[in-house]
Amino acid sequence: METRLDLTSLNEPQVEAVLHGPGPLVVFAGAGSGKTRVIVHRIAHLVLDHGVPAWRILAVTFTNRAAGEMKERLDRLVPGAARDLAVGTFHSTCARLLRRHSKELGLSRDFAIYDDGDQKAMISRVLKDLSLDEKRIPPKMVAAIINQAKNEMQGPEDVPLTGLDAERIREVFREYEKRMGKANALDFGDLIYQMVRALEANEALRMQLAGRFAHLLVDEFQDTNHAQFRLVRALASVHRNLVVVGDDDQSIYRWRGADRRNILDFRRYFPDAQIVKLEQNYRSTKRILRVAHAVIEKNVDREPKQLWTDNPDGAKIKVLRCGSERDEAEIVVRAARELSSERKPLRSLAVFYRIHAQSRVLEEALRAARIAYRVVGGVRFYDRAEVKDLLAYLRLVANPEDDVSFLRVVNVPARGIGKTTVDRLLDDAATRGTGVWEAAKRAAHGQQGKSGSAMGRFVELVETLRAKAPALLSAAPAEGAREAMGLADFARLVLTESGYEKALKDENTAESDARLENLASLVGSMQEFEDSEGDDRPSVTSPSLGTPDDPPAIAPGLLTRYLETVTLQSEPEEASGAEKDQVTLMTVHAAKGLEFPRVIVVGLEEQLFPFRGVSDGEGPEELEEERRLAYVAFTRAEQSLTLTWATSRYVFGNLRLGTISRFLDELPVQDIEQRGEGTSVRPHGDAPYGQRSVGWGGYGSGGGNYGSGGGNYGSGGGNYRSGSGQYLSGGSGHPPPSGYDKGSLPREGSLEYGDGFERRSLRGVTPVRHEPPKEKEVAGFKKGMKVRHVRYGVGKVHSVEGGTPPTVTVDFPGHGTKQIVAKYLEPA
DNA sequence: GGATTTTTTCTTTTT
DNA sequence: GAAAAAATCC
Repeated sequence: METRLDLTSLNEPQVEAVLHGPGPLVVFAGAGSGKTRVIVHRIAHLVLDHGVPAWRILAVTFTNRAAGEMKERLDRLVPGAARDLAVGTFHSTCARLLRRHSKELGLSRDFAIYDDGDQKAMISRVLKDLSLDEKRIPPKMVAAIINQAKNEMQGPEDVPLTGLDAERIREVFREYEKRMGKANALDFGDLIYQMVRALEANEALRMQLAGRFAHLLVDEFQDTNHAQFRLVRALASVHRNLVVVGDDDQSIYRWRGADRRNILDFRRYFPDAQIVKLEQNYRSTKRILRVAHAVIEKNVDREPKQLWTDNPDGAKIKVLRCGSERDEAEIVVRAARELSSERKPLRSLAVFYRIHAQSRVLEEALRAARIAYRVVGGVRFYDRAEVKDLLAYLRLVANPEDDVSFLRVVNVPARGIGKTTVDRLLDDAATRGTGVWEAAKRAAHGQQGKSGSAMGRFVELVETLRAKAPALLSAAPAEGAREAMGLADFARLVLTESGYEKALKDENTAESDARLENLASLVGSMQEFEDSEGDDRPSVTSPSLGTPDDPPAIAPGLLTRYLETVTLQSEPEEASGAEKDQVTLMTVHAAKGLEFPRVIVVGLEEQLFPFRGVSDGEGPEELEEERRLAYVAFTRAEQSLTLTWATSRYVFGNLRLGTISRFLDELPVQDIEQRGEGTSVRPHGDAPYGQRSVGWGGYGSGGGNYGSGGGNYGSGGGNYRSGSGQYLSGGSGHPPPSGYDKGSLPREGSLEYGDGFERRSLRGVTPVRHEPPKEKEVAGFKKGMKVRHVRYGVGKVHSVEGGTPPTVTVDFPGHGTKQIVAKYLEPA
C-alpha cells in the first residue's frame, strides 16, 4: 500500500508485520531481529497512514525502560505522537485504569500499592494475629502462594492447596485480602487480577475500555502469565486488533508465572491470527549466533528456528577459566582497560551474572582500578531505610489507612511509642476489626486532649500534614495556579514536622550525613517529577488514561501519582542529561532487550549457571529455562563475547569449588578460544548435577562441586578461609597437607590473559587448619570497630591488613571503602 | 522504652 | 559477608 511512512529500511517480514491489517497477529521475533523497530513502525503507520489517534493505541511492555524506549523512538519517527500514546507496563497500565475507575470498582482513588516488602510485612502481621508460627509457615512462602494464585486468577477460595497446612494458609490468604482491603492497598498481583476481574464481570466497563483501544500491541509476550493473557484478551475483545510480539526462546520468567504457551499456542485462542517470523539478526556476529544456538537447540520444548545474519564471522568467543571470582573480576578490569586503550567508550562493555551476589567482587575490582561502572538493579535506591521512611510518611498522608506505612513510621524517629504501645494498638485493631489508623485515632481521643499522649501527637501530625496538602491530594485545579505547596516542598515539610530531619542531624555521624544526602536526592527527584508533570500540557492519556471526550473527573493528585510511579519502577529514572560513560553490570534477567558491543558473562559454573537453588528440585523445565537465560545473555553481544568460570568461589562466605558449566562444554570448538590452564572439555553427556568434575590437571578427582555429594550450591560448610590478604606466592604444586575435612584443592589458578603473557598464581586459596581463625588485631584496631578519620569522619573497620606500616581497611559511609594507615585513625 | 550487641538467615531471577 | 532478627543491656 501507499504509505507516508518510510519503510525502505525494513526487511520483508518486518514490513509484513508493520502493514498487517485488522485482526490478530503474532510476531515471533528472534534476538536482535528488530522487534522494537517493528512495533514502533507499526504504531507510526497506524497514526500516519490510517489516521488512528494515538490515544486509541495501547502498547504494553514489561519494564518501564522498554516503555520509555518505545515512546522515545516513536517520537523520533512521528514527532508529537508519543505524548498521547497509551504506553506502559502491565502494572502501571492497570494501576492507572483502576484509579480512573476506582469509584465504579469500589476502590479508594488513592489506594496504596504494596511492593514485596510491604506485602511481606502485611503477611507477617496476619500470621502473628492468627497465632501461626512464622517458622512453620514462612511469610515468604505465603507470599509466593498468594502471588502465584493471583497470576492464575485464583482467590483464597479457589486456589488449590495441598498439604498439612493447606487450610491454615488459605485462612492467611483470606485474612490478608481482608486487611489489604481495609488498608486501601493493592499488591502487584492485585493490579492485574483486580483489573481482569473488573473487566470480565462488568460488561459496560469492558465495552468502554475495549472500545476505546482500537489497537493493542504487546511486547515480550512470551513472558506473560495467565492473568496478563486474560487482560489482553479482554482489552482486545471489541476490535480484535491485537499484535503480540515475542520469542519463546527468551522466556525467562517462568518462576513469576510466565507461560510460554501464551505465545506458542496463540492460535488456539485466536485461530485467525496471522504469523510472522523475524529470523534475520542485525546485532551479532555469526560466531556469537552459533554459540548461542548451540545452547538453546538442546531444548526440547521450543519452536524450532534458527537465526541467521549477514554480519561477519567475527572474533572467536573467549572461554576463560579462572582460579577464583577475583580473577574473573580481573578479566573484567582488563577488558575495560583494553577499551580505553582502543579509545572506545566504557559503555560498550557489559558484564552479566546469574545472581546479584556476584556483583560485589566485580565492583570492588573496578573501584580499585578506578574504572567507572554502574550496577543495574541489586540494592535498590528505594529500598534504603531513610528513603522508605520518607515515602511511608507520604503514603500515610495520601492514605492514612495504609497500615504497613503507619507501622513503619509511627515511632521513627523515636517518639515514645514503643513495642508495648504498638502491640496494644494492634490488639485493639484486631479485636474490633478495624484498621490501625482507626485504632490510633481511638487511642488518641481516649486521652484527655489529643496531645496528651505520644500517640495523640502522632495522629495530629498526620492530620496536620494532610490538611496542608489538599492540592497534592486531589487533581490540581485546572487554572494551574501554583498557589499551594509543591510535592518537594511538602516532602521537606514532612521531614521537619516529623522530626526526622532533626533526629538525623543530631546523630551527626558520617552515616547520618549520607542518609541526609539520600533524602536530599529523593526530594530532588520529586522536584523533577513535579516539573516534568507540570510542563507538558496535561496529556489525555498520561497519567490518568482519559480520553478527549471523557476527561478524568477524579484524577488522582500529584502525590498519589508520584507514589505510584516510584513503587512501580525499581530504579530512579536516569538523571536526564548526558549518559555517563561507564561499564554496565547486571543480571542476565536485567539484560534482556539490551545490546552491547562487548559482553562478558561471568560465573559459568555448574550449580551457578545453570543455577540450582537449595530447595527447588531440578527438573527439565528448570534447566530449559537456564538455557534460555544463557541464550539471552549470549545474544546481547554485538562483536565480542567472553565467557568465564572459576574453579573456586566464595558462596555465603565459604569457599566452594566449581566445575565448568555444561553450557561451555556444548559450544562448537571451532568458534571458541579457551584460555586458562587445565580447562578440559568433557565428553558430552547427561551426568546429573553435582556429579561432574573437571580435570584440573592437578589432584586426582578434583573433589569439588558446590556442596559435595550432589549437594546444593550453598549447603555444607567448608573449612577454608581466604586469610585476609594472604595469597600464595608462586604456584608451586605441592599437594595440600592432609587434615582438611573435605576434598582437595585445585592448583592455584594460573591464567593467561590473551596477551600471550602468562601470569602465575593470581590467587591461591590459603587453607586454614581446624582451629577457628583468630580475630586479627592491628595497632589496636579490629574488624567491626568504629573509627574516626580527619577527612572521612566515622567509619567501620572492614578488615585489618597488618603489614608495615600497619594498615586498616575502613568503610566510610558516603566515601566508600578506604585503606588507611593505622596511625591516622583513632577509635570512635 | 530504646539502644546495642549477638545470632541467624540468606540468594536466584522482578513488576 | 551483609542484612535482618533476636537477645541483651542501659
